[in-house]
Order: sequence, then structure tokens, then C-alpha cells
Amino acid sequence: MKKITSQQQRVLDCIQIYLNKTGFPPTRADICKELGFKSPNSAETHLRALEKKGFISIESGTSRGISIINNDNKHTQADNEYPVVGLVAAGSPTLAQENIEQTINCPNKFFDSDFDYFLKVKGLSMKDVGIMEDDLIAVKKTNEVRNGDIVIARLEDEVTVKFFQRKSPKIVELEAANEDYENIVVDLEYQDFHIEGKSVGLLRKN
Amino acid sequence: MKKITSQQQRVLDCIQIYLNKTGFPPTRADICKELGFKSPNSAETHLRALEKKGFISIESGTSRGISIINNDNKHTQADNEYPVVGLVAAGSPTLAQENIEQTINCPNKFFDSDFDYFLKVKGLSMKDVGIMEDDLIAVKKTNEVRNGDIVIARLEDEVTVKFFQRKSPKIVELEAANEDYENIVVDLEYQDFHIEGKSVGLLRKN
DNA sequence: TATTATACTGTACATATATTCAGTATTTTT
DNA sequence: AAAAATACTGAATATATGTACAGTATAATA
Repeated sequence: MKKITSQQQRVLDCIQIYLNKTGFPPTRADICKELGFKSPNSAETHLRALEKKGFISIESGTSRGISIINNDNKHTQADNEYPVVGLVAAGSPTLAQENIEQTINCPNKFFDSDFDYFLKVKGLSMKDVGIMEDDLIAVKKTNEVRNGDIVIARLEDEVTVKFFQRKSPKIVELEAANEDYENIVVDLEYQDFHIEGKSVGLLRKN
Repeated sequence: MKKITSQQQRVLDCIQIYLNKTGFPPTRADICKELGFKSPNSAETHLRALEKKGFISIESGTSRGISIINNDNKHTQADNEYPVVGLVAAGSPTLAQENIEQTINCPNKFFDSDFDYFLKVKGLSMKDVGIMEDDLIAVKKTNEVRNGDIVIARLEDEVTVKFFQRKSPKIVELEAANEDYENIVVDLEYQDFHIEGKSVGLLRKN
């Protein structure tokens, strides 16, 4: 990490303070107003410098697309409120769409990978790998999955948790970990199939 | 706080997930893209409903001017470093320095009850209740346990995780949740038996 | 039964905002 | 001494975005 100048530090602080106060990042104009600049380009050049030095990232063409890059490790671990979403009966085809539940305060780097939400498990189709009813699976939203990954997949109107196994370019098998459940063979050409994400951890309260 | 509908919950979760991922709130169009709506007004009306019910606040005329209102004081939540210990034999205290494999940063009120350390599970004796090898059990140190509790118990030199079942004033049965394992009958009068604590939750990283 | 809330599609538009270009001046680095 | 980085003003512009308006339809409520 390159060294920061005092003015750049002021801008960085300004972003953080604005975030704490409003919940969203400032515009160039907002920064100018806070720090007394008279041209939006003053903020712009500082932002570009901060980006170049790795303190922030800027999403191009996106309003307020600034995010502060946290490489603060160890003690100042950041927490977040992660949503808990429900799931239909895993295994047997029952379509329902009840997401309610609550949010859970959890350190961002709690599991080995980052994640996006908790999924509350229904059914016992993955019982043999220790995923039980009402367990909370930490889900990372991605469609880059490998054979053997535990994935959260949507097939037509149903969301399930299963092992992912690609059989051929157009055939995917969703495998249960419970002999009472049948594996599901998906023909990607004829069925509406989508990978929601994959499991990166599990949480159980009892 | 008025009650939220399932669709409104989806929108609220979408905002939270987007925030976790990008660091700034979504636009109406972003929400539409995430949830499959085809008109920005779909997101708009949901946002207005969420605002009216007090779940979010919207800054008028401001791009991405959405912030989630935290009604609970969870941002004052204290974290702690919790030790992770293996199944250690008697003689050395469980929380002795040499037994601590690592520590995990975790909110104090993460599980329904407070707890003292994480125990790394060896073996599959509790497999039928979804406790697998290398899972981390959140342990509350106590000897006040009830029948049916999952307890961490030391019998002579052996530490195990089992269901607790008091059979008579002097007889305790430690029950496995795996038919390959025998239950253990303990005679308190003649055997060195001690309850370390009980399980209040479980954590798995994969 | 009438009314309100929910749950959308679709179009349109004012403005909020990022971003580029043209300058000026000082400081730091090469 | 030349080049690059820092630190600004000021104007201009394409587009990202909020938001209003016009519909349709169903469920919940009074």
C-alpha cells in the first residue's frame, strides 16, 4: 500500500463519515461540499489517486460507486447484517417462496470464503453430510461451481440444496445425501435451471 | 413495525446483499435485474412500501439514496475471540493454552445462549443429528444439563460428545446418535465422570 | 361491496452524476 | 532541470437514475 497524502486522507475520511451518516457513498459534489472544493474535478482527481493507491475502488459509470477497501485485518474485523432466507422443502417438488426470517450479525470473514446470505434448510435431503432441518447454510452467490460442491440450485420453480455433478455439457445431476431421496437429472436444454450459489459453511443454533 | 410481505422481504434482502457485495445501495434498475422485474416502477413501489413501514429510508432525488434502518441496537454488538479446542483427554484443562488450536472472532450473542469455546469434533458418534467430523460445537461451560441435551462429558480419560440421559440418581447414560456406536452407561459411584458443558450451537466451514 | 394495498409492465423525462477537457500553480521525484 | 504527482478552478456533456404517469390484475380489508 502506497503512502497517502494528507488531503487524500481527508477525502478518504470524508467518504467514511458520509457512509456512517447516510448509509451510502458521497458523490463528487458531496465531497466538494464537505471539504470546500469548488470543482467536482477536485474530488475526482483525489478519488482517482486513492483508487490508484488501493484505498478505494470505483465502479465506472456508476453513481456513488465508491467503496472503501478494507484490508484492515485482525482486530478491527468488520461485521455485517446477513439476511436469513427460507427455502422450500429440499428434495420433493413443492413450490413455495417464503423468505422471511431475520438477519444475523456475523463477521465478514467468518467462513473461509466470503458469503452473501444464510439459507434456512427445509427437509433432510442432505442429512448424510450433516445438513439438517433448520440449519443455516452460508451461501456465496456464484455460478462458478465444481463437481462435488454443495450448491443452491433452482430447477423450474423449486430451490434445492444438493451436490453438483456435471455429467455432460448439457446434463447436470443434483445428488442428494440421503438414500431416501432420488437424484435429479437436469437437461439444461429443456429445463429451466439456475445455480443460485454454493455453500461455504453452516450454522446451527440449538 | 408493521408486517412485511414476502416480496418486500425479497427486496429488502436484495438491498442488503447488494450492499454487502458492492459497498453501496442498488438503483431501482439494479433491484429489477436481481429480482427479475421488468419495470423500474416495480422496485420503486416496493421501496416506497418498505419506507412507509419503516424498514428503510429513502433520500429524495438522490441516486442510490437507500439506507436500511436498524431498529435493533446490533451495531453495538461486542465481538470476542473464542478459542477452538480439540477433544482433549483428561488431566490437562480443556482451555489450557497448548490445547487451543486457533481462535475465531464471533459476536457474543451469536447463538441463543452465550458460550465459552468451540470444540472440534472427532468421530461420527453424533452423525444422525448432523454433527460431523471437524465440525465446531459452541460449548457453554456448565454442569446444569437436562435429559436430551448434547453434552461434552469426560469419562475417566476420555472426552466425548453425546446425548445426556439420567437414568437414576447414580446412573447416567451417554447416548450416541449413530447406530454403529454403543451407548455408554456410567455409574457415578464407581467411575470418574464430569460434565464439561453443553452444546448451544454448531459451526461448519467447508 | 367498495376501497385500499399489493404486485406488476411500459413509457417518458427532468435532473443527478460521472467524467472529460482546458487551464493554473506548487511540490515531489527522477 | 525536466518530469511527474499533487492540488486545485471552471465549463461542458453524455448518461445514469429517480420518479411521475398510465395501465392491468389480484388479494386484503373495511
